[in-house]
Amino acid sequence: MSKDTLRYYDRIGIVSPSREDNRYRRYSKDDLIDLMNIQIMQYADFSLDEIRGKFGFRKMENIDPIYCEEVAAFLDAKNAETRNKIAHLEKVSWLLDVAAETLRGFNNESDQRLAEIVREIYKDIQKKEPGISKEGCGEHQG
Amino acid sequence: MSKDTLRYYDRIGIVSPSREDNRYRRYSKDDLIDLMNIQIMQYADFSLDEIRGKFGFRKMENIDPIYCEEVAAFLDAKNAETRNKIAHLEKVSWLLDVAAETLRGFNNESDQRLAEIVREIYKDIQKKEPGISKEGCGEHQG
DNA sequence: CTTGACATTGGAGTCAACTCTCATGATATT
DNA sequence: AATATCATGAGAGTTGACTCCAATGTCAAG
Repeated sequence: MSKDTLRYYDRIGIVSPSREDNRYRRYSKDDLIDLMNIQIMQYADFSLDEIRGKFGFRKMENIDPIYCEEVAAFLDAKNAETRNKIAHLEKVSWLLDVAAETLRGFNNESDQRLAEIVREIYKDIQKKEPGISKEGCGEHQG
Repeated sequence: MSKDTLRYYDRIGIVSPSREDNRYRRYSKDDLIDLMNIQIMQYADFSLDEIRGKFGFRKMENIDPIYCEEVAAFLDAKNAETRNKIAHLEKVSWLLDVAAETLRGFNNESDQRLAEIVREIYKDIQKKEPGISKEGCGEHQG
């Protein structure tokens, strides 16, 4: 993580290390654990807002079963979302496969299949128009 | 698509319809086909830049086999990328599953598995950001 | 002729998660 | 002491794909 990122996290109150006498930041072991957890959460496509809002990972030691269930439900919701994205991307992969095939050797069969996929995808697109959900597809960095 | 989107596409030169005498935009059938193709491409996670750069879908009628192969190779690359994303998301789904399970009933077994997944994901993160030790932490192309 | 509903333009704002700049202050090395 | 390398905060810039705005132009209906 870059120093700019660390300063940014401090500024927005995600990881706020203690300061030495000279006001330099000093990251404790717990801070480092927080930072590692943040990396994992980001890998799992949580936004910094979600991370800040829903999780006090260090505080996980006081195991309040009600809070645990709340978080677990949140993870379940994220998981459902994740599976939707996977389904979406599998369609994309299928589309790209057939599109490339169609481009290479022109045979009617792949042409047909391409048209079919496009129709199917169009249905998906229409479905999504009412509820504006963003299609980030989980690139975390890079 | 909203009118703002259409104006935006016109401005950045992605779909530039002809104008009537009063300067109102008039979208031809071909323009509409372009717009539909753009929706498909966006579904497939192409950026507007890629769409503008690599594709002249209307021009697909003159079938230059060399150009076709070039585009097909591009699609293949995108497909590889897509499959990587799927693999990534499948790990995420796995993580979320076990994390929720661990949160719900505390048994050592799921606890162990969670730790294992986290280790595995950490390896992934390291792989993708190979400059974590001292310098050049800020390098990131995208 | 007025009213209202469209269209036009350039330009500014939005979002997330950084990333960079700048002037200044602290520490380390020679 | 001089120099080089760090740290600091405030604030502006970046990216992509829109989205909103004000001022103005065009057109059909009453």
